[in-house]
Amino acid sequence: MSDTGITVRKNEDFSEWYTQVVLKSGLADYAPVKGCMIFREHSYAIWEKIQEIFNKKIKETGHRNVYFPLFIPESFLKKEAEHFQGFVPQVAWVTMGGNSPLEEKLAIRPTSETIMYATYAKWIRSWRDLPIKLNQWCSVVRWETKATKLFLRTREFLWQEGHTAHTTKEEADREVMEILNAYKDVIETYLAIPVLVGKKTEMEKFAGALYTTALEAMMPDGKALQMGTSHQLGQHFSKVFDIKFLDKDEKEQYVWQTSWGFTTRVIGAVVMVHGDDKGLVLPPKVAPVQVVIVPIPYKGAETEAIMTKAKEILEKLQKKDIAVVLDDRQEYTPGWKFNQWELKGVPIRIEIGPRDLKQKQVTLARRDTFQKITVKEDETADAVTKLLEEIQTNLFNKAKKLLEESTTTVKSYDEFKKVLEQKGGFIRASWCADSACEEKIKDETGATIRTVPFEKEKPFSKCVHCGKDASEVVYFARSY
RNA sequence: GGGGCUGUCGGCUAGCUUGGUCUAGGCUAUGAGCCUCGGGCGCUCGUGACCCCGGUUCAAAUCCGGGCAGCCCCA
Repeated sequence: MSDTGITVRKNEDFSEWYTQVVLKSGLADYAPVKGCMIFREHSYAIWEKIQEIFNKKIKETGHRNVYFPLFIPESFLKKEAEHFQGFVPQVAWVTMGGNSPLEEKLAIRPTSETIMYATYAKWIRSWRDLPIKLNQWCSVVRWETKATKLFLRTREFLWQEGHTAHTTKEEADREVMEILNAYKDVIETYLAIPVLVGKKTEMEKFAGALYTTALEAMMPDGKALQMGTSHQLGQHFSKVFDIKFLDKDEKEQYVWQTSWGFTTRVIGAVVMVHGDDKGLVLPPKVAPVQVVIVPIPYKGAETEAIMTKAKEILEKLQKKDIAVVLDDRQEYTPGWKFNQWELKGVPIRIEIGPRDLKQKQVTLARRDTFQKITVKEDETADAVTKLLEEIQTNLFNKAKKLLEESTTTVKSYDEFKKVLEQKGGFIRASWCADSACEEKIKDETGATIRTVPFEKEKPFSKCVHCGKDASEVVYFARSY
């Protein structure tokens, strides 16, 4: 066993395991700049898959992609007080241009609400100009001081941010939900990670929003990870940026806005949720390589026959739009290749050796269970298609089980603390809806309210912290 | 926000306490060749490092200061 592989177990040293998988599978690397990372080919290819999926969805519902500048004048950022307050501790500033100081310093965007909305004000005159539904794929910078964690906490990361403007609150509400549902589908159907959906509390909402909705996933170490947010901004920004329109009754009104985003963090979630002691395990629907063919060559003539067979299978699968690679490198032994492709998380490996050749079959090995099966050569394509679906489903079900098993209902604060210490995960509890109570819990335990489910449940105890009457059932957790 | 630790060939490490033997050993990787290879096969010959800047000293991988970067713990 060489150092090329993962040297720790996922359930023994999770943190080290994560770092090794990310580095050794070729997803990412540290950059020479503190807090920054390099998205290598493997992770960028996954990101491109995600982009493809999400672009298709939002374009179908009338959104369009744009690109706004990286720099935001300080005065813009300051306009919405709560927004500015929320972001200013993490903003990186440009103060010099060449050798001369700038008259007004420029923020490197931590998010683009302000610069986009200043422009929306210019573009919107009448109800006929609405809705505006734009999205951009870009990077943003938030000057983190805490330790870097690849994909999860870096100063610069990639994301998409959508920004819409509507004539009514109801329309904006619908937009918020439409996007939230699109996110849920991308994350559950494609990334195979089940999520809890709901609203954020006042304390946890986006700085400047009326309310925030979000998706929360559970990692195997018991910490929650936010997978995306969709905000109803109300008229907070339209009032300060003066985004007005004349409605059908010729009355001047402020627009209702939404913004929403998800980041490359979701790739970190895929690593943590699905990975195992051998490395990455990628859901077939976002795997840049879905199938790898490894020929098992022997002597002279037979080797050639095997290679011919491998190429035939390659073409067959390509015709079915399966992302397939033939690993015909002669410098490496089959065993070495098995390990390398497993490290990279490829869902299916096809082995073709003398035995297979003789019996007109191929051997399929699945990444999620390590199970090997043989299928008739001419049934390969169908078998692969079916197996890819099975793997996708299996990964989701396993993750779903993890989510369910790591959710605990508690009725007292003692129980709350005990569960948090010993098990982690989501803690379902009744709460009085008072922010002061929420804050105390955070100070005392480090846990925050991750989500207030849309479907209100009846409180089943007094408030878990203060003992007063509870009004909501919410999910707490420590989070990334 | 507070505390602790670390940095040596591409990767992992030995050496550091007590400065000189250390232009430095091992594993792995990597290049060339041999090897017919169903789970990181083996053999031969090569390649390759003391994070950066400064200080102490006759002498620094080793001691001191700063920088850069990373890790862990607590809140």
